[in-house]
Amino acid sequence: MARPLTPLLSVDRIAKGALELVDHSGEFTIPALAAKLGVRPSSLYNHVSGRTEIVELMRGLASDHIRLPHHDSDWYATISETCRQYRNSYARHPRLIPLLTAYPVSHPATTRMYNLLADVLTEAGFDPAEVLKAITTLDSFVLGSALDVAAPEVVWTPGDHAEPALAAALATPPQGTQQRADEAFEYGLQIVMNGLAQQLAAIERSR
Amino acid sequence: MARPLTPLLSVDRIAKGALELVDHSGEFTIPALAAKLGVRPSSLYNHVSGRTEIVELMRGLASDHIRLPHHDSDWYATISETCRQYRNSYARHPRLIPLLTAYPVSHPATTRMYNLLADVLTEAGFDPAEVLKAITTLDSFVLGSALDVAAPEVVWTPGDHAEPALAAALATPPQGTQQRADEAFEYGLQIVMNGLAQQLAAIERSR
DNA sequence: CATACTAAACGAATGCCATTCGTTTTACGT
DNA sequence: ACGTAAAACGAATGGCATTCGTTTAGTATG
Repeated sequence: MARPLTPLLSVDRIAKGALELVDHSGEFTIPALAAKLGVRPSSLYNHVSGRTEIVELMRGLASDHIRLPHHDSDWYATISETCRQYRNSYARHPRLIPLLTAYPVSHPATTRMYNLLADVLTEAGFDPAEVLKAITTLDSFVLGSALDVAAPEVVWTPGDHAEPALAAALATPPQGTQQRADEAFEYGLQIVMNGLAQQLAAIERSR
Repeated sequence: MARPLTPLLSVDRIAKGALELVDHSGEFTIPALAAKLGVRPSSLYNHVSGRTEIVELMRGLASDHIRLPHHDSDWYATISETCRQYRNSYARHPRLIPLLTAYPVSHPATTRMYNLLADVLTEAGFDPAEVLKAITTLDSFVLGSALDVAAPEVVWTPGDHAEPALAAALATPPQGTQQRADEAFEYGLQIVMNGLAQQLAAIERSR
């Protein structure tokens, strides 16, 4: 087979096909992606440099859904919503997450988010020295929450040697993994935000 | 070569060798591990079932350092210390973390920890329905913090398009990755714990 | 309009990895 | 003393990512 009249592949088709593949099957191999696209593995290399680039393309697709809120005066709401957007962009593709945690990267979307968080936190009254740690706190929680969707650290079913307290906690109405994770995230976000608000109050009191 | 007088390998030697390999190089392949142990790849299979089991063995080694605190009356201190222990057991082996996030698992050490957290939170006054979400919050933050050691989501150096606020935050005294992550974790832990304390106060107020 | 160049598919080949199997020799239990 | 299991090895299998040379079809240049 030679060059077709209309190209079978494009960077965009590769990225979207890869993301669909990961979403549906969780696996991500070049042969599997090529098969899904109706093409031979080597053909992909005419459009992308390799597996790593495809992962980055998927990261970009996931980030595309992020709609950063406007930087208004309500720091609590702005930061909450930023975290929510960020976390949900990953939660939409749970099986992608393990691929993204494999190595560090600074994607434009995350840079934008960090700038927003830094602005809002500074304006809210946090000391510059604290802003970095506050951002890291939020980031850790968000990333951990994303992982919780993909791979709940504990299998949330009673069994093994669950003691009374844990057993009671597990006796809450059964739900889907996604919903459980969603609710836990909203709960935790409120906890973290309230902790930050308290910290801010302490800062203001000491001035 | 045949069976040697004294075995060259053992499950323990394999586990420790693998962890050293990961700690030093970040890579984890059977050939590399075999070379490090002075043995041929196929020999490993006389002691372990495969790569996956070795990863689980490393998880076990990392968990070994966890010293859960006594369940005393100070829920704040008990939970803080539990999180600290858990996070540090991973932070000691940053390059191991990506391997562990690849798939879910319930290790005895985590089960023990969840039981402790459930007991302490319940006794402190959280509703059973909330305990699960509170644990998930802590777990997400801890896991995210561990990942922050391995792969800081943002490369913490000014550049790109850092706006003033972010640039100012980054102008804090330069430190090693590890120390920066350690301090951020302690800061974040306090934020989260204070958030939980506030939540608990709200619960008690509503009774 | 012819010609050269590039794009985009393919197949074959390379090298790495995880794993399996059969073989060998040695240690250990009966 | 003897049989069985343990523990090393080497060879072989199959999967993967990637590279390269080949073919043909578009595209730009003169």
